[in-house]
Amino acid sequence: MSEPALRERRRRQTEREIGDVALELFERQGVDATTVDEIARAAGVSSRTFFRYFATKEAAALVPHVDLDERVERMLAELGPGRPLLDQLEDVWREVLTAFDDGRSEAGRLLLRVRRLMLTEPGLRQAAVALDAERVDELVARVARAMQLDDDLPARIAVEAAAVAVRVTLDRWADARDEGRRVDLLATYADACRYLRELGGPG
Amino acid sequence: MSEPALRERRRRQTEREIGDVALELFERQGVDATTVDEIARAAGVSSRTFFRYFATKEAAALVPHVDLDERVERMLAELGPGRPLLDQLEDVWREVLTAFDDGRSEAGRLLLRVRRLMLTEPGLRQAAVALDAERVDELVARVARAMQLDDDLPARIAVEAAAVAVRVTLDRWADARDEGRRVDLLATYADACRYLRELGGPG
DNA sequence: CGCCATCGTGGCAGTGAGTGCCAACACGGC
DNA sequence: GCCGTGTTGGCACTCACTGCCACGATGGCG
Repeated sequence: MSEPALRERRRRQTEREIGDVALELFERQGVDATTVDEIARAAGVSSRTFFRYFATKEAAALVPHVDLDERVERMLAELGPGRPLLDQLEDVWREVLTAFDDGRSEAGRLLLRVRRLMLTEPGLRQAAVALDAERVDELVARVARAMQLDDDLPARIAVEAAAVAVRVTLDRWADARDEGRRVDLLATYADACRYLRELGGPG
Repeated sequence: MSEPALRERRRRQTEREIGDVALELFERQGVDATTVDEIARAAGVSSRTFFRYFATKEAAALVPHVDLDERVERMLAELGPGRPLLDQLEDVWREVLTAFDDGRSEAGRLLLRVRRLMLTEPGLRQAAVALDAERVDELVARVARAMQLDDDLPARIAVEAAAVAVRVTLDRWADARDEGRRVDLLATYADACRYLRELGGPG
């Protein structure tokens, strides 16, 4: 320990600042037309420092997305072997999505901005997909460890399936709001989960 | 018409050549340690020409993967509304995977090399994931058009789910063969599909 | 308060991916 | 033979990203 909270707080603050500025600039002029130097300057740091906070240009705009994932990860602390894995994952996601729905929270508003940007920015979407894949891998490893599975195939399928439901839901959400339509995030998520479970039956 | 077959044939040949060389070099020295200039030179073209064939360095090594996808796409010509979508997708994939299994074909051997490389090369995996996402989007659009769906949510879920099963299967395959173990590609795929359909029940 | 270890930051130089532009050349039709 | 089209290579350029080093701020400690 002896980790001075000041440093940590400043670090988080700088990270937020860079992330906010990046998102703003990406929205205004597009990802390709925005240089790292521009973002860094607007955030009051050097471009060299930018890369100490984010590995890539796109990663800076994904801070709200990381927040979402971390929230889920924290809530998944109590993963029990009692109930089906998919049920537990969906419960957590349902709760988290509730908190992020529409303008209910600042985090939700930020997430919506990112997801809308992703609709027109392939590079950003790719970065988000890569991030998602990492999270899935981590989660699978964690589940396999916690449940002491000798074969992680079913766990991987379940986690990936849950991720698909969430991704599809968020895309719908962003797409609808992009056209001015209003959708119920949770209702859409419920639909996605239902279709997922109905795969065994009809099509 | 009037498309001189010679040009086309040459183009394909050059593409193969670059792809082969790229895969070879990536295997030998790693993706990061290999420059585009190196690949281009080894393939007998300029680096400027390289980028007329492939948008990124990683894309060059994914030629075998594109072959796989194109094969699937061709076989999906006869998509009918009669049977559940997932069933039809799985049928096609089962057939294609059979053709690519182990050393049964040159295409299969190449695919295995790529998938093994992906295990240790994050950049390559990311590129493959991005490619996969594009294919999924195309396929969803095609299905929605063919079946005249007003809501593509169930179709998207089905296509994404099918993609998950394949991806997981290929990863297992590469991972096992990487450790010298031998796995039955089709049996693994059958397992994955089964777990997918059992999501509604247990976990 | 002042000394010292540690860490974050900026500047700088360098690599290499990816792009626009133009001239040279090969093809295929006439 | 000539000409329109498509392909290639070279050049110059931008910019993402990295290693290195010196400087300044922070926080512990006497």
